[in-house]
Amino acid sequence: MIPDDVVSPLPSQRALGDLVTDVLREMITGGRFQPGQHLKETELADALKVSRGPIRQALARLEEEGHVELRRHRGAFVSTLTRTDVEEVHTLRGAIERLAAGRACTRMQGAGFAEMDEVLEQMKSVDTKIDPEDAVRLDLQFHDIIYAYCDHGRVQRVWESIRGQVTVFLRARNASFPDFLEVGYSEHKELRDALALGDPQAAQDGIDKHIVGAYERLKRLNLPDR
Amino acid sequence: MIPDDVVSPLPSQRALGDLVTDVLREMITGGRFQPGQHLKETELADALKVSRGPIRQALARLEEEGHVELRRHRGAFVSTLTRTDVEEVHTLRGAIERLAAGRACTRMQGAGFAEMDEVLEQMKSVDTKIDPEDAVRLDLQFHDIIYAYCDHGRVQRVWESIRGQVTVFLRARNASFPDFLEVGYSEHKELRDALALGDPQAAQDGIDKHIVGAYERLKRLNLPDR
DNA sequence: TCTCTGTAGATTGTAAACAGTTACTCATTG
DNA sequence: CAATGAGTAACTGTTTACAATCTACAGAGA
Repeated sequence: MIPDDVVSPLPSQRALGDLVTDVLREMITGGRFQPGQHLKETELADALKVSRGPIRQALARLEEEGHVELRRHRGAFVSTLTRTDVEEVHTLRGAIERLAAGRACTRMQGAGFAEMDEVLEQMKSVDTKIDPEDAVRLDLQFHDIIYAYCDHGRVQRVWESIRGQVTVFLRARNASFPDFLEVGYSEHKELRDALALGDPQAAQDGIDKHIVGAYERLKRLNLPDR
Repeated sequence: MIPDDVVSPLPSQRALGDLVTDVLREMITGGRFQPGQHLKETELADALKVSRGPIRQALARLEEEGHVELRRHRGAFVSTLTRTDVEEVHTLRGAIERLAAGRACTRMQGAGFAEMDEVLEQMKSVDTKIDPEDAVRLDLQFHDIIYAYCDHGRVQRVWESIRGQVTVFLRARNASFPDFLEVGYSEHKELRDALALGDPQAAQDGIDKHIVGAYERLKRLNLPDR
């Protein structure tokens, strides 16, 4: 048996459509495309040097994630961020993360909390020297741990389907309200301590409080209604 | 301006892939395929008289709904129903239906409750002359109303993604425990009354109770662990 | 018995072509 | 001047065919 450490991890061999999905998602969430922009299959295929097949697969998935809108015989249009989207994403996230936390708090054991503490440690340092992109990354990383340990494939998938939009929201928030960086650490530390009680009810209450707080800040963003 | 009531609703022109998705889902949930059966793209394409394109689109969607498992370079296999699936579907359903009910109870107004009462009336009659398939249909119809009135596109989509599996579970339950038919009406009536209070908290409690009850019955099914 | 190798079968990815639709332009009509 | 309608261009939806890649299985060899 050859240990995992020495095998070449290169031939990842994911489906081409999955790679295209990731690339396009990053381009959209990273602001490389304008909201409302018309993405044409042939253009994308030419640009990414693949055929239309994987492109269509990627666009279908991005539509499920809410990043593009697919209009029949018209093509894909980059979604515009609305107040309704923020509300939907956050209420849905609250619902599933509540479930995830209730399960995770009894499954994380030592390993999970160690991972969390590592992230928290980095958050503390971000609080001093501010890099918005790092803050977004750490925030997501913290919550990824909860979903990873909740041991629930379907919840994990729902999270993955809204994770990209959550990223967009966090970035937008950082751009408008840089003051949040100061509360990043303390709020997550509080949530971690709630989880550490190992009581599902306490974990769920912790999530409710955490998500509501995040939503309240986001609501102050100036967004179109729909 | 012509009112919506008189325009012909026909030319909807759904994409072929969507139609194929519905056909295959019905064939799987209806038991036309054996669990674990290998579904080959070319066979399906020949059988349904369409090309592989729409077939692939459909299989990708059915995988998200948990009806088939896609193994790279191996193809699609009909999912086997496990105890884990039952647990995941029901806990996820509980989480999102809780949210849906909290929103729906203040939005259903008269129209929504009228729809519910119509379904409840039919449930009452089913309780006397028993037809399992009708019971499944009415049960889903009742909950569809909650999701329709919660006015939340993303929750609606998550529901649609597990609705098929819930259907499978309900059918399996009916086959094993025909006695449930007696509680169908009363449990849903109770839930309806909780929603009618117009208080989100009461609605959520009603859902918790309802889903837990449904799950407890399902757990008695004899299923493989994974 | 175990390992290796080869082959057949299946899927994935690519490419090209056609059909169907949509939106747009612009002349025509009232 | 607004509304209508034909005509057109562009794009997507679908089909077909082919090349590349991978998996599983069976059989040869140690």
